[in-house]
Amino acid sequence: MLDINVIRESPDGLKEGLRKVGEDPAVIDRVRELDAEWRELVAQAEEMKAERNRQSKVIGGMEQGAERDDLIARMREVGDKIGGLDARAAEVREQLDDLMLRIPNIPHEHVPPGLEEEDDVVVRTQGERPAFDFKPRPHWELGPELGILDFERGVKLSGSRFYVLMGDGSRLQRALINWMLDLHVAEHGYVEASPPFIVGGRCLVGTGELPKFRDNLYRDVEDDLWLIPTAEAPLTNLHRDEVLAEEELPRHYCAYTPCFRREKMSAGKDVRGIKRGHQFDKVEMVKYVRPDTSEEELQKLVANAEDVCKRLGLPYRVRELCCGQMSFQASHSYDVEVWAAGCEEWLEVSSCSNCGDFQARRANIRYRPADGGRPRFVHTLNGSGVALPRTVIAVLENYQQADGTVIVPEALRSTMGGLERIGPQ
RNA sequence: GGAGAGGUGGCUGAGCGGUCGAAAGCGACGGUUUGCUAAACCGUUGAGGGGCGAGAAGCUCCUCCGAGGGUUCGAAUCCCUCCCUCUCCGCCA
Repeated sequence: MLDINVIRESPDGLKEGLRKVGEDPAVIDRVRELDAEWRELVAQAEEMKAERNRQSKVIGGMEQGAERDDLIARMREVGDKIGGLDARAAEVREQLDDLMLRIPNIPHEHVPPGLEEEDDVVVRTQGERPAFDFKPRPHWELGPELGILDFERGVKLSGSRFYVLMGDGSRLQRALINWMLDLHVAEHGYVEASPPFIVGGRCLVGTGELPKFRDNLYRDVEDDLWLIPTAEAPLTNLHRDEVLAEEELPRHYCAYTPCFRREKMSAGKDVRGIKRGHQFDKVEMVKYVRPDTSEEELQKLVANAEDVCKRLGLPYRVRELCCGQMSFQASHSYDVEVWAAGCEEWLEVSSCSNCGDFQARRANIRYRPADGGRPRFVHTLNGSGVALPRTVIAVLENYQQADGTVIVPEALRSTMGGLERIGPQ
């Protein structure tokens, strides 16, 4: 959420920011109108409340009688008027809040301009693509042949875009999860969490999925709970409505969770294989930091995601997203993409974002400066560390052998009980 | 799911429908004292919002005692609904 004070005082910069991300800057003017209307109503109501409070005290000290009855009657009228003003103010406020919650974050000054994917900047490419003396095959052929990936039965159980990992395929994914968590905890300084996979709507408003992207979410209507589309939701809401001490910052969390997405908006995209399912596993990293450190922390976050790829021996590249490609809540983002030799694509396995105070405002996450003073909003960051199915794809496709078996990357072997090769199940 | 108890400021914990944004204690912060610590004493110490204002100064007003409604001139205090916590019972991985 943007700062209403900035909208009031210097809206032009924000409009320019919205233009950069391809959003209509007119919303700012609409917000200003509603805000002015709201303030007017509040001012009127408060004036009358002050009067009522004063007179109520007078009434308390009065003798019974006509004069007192008179004053009470007058205050009853004032009360009715206040009721009307409050109701109108609440209405306007609701519109204002809803509008505010639908305005995306403003890009950080360093973000490359542009709206299209081509405008992203590839900042580095690391690792060698594997060499093959045969034509490497995509995972949607390798997996079923090895008996570690079952599309038909996934569809039978839950419909399209669901699949079942079997045997060593399942084990590979589980090993990746454990190994990544251990890496982030032992080497990168994160605290591991196991949060709920279903959360209240407030959480999703906090991170930015609601109200704008509700169509992409699964929801339990009975209890009004939502399946998380990413662990960013529970992890970023851990400290919602809290005031942290400055000494407690930065706080770094990581968690493994499944993620649930209806993918209504990306129907038809990435349909082959397990690139884009309605449910996928992910290890996520989330940081709460002091505002002046968030850009620096973003670089470290990206480095943590890269480290996963490096240690797995997967060639990857880092792209700095242009203004128009960043997600709703981000002010500065980098994607990490691994090369998958079979489908011959760069697959996004991580998206690391500095959200600035955008989520902190929504979720009311603050810290108290060490020198005292008023609580201030923290900055939040999140990044995949990393997404599982696409990492599984890259491992299968890049480590495949001519005979259709798959070599297990060395980093994972101890986690997989010493297994060196995935063969037919 | 059933029965009971309860939700008040960073914490503990008082609070007759008006003088309560809220006693008291603890903690924290500042100061006095002190060779250093400790103790003692004094003081300060919630959040959000509106208006005036160049102003994270100052002044002023409004709101907030789990959430939302209601009664009333006036609600932390009365009524209703919901949520949560604790204890007991039931059920269960």
